[in-house]
Amino acid sequence: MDFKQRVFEACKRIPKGRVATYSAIARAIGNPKAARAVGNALDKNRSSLVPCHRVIRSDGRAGGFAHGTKEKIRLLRKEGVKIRNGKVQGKRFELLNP
DNA sequence: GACCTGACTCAAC
DNA sequence: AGTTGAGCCAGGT
Repeated sequence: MDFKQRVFEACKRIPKGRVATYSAIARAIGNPKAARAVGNALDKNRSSLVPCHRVIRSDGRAGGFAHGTKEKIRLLRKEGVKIRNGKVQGKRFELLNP
């Protein structure tokens, strides 16, 4: 399984209404320092088959997104995630190791 | 294999 | 509180 594949798998198991940080994803796939690579992997996927909009930065910001952070935030709010001033207020979902 | 890029993170100023 | 620099990683050139 490729690195990005693992990243996608991790993203897919984020429940609706929950968000995970890039670090959490990286940690879940076994590379705690690979947050950057995680973002890179999602970048290739972009508007594809995984809920990439549920992946956020460690500081609560949305980070980059194809349709802009605003749109991403809107989607998250629609799913029940509390967001304030462009930052996620609710608790973030912690992924577990595979 | 080296170099550059990028949806990242942390610590220091 | 916003900016800067250094660290890490996968992918593409």
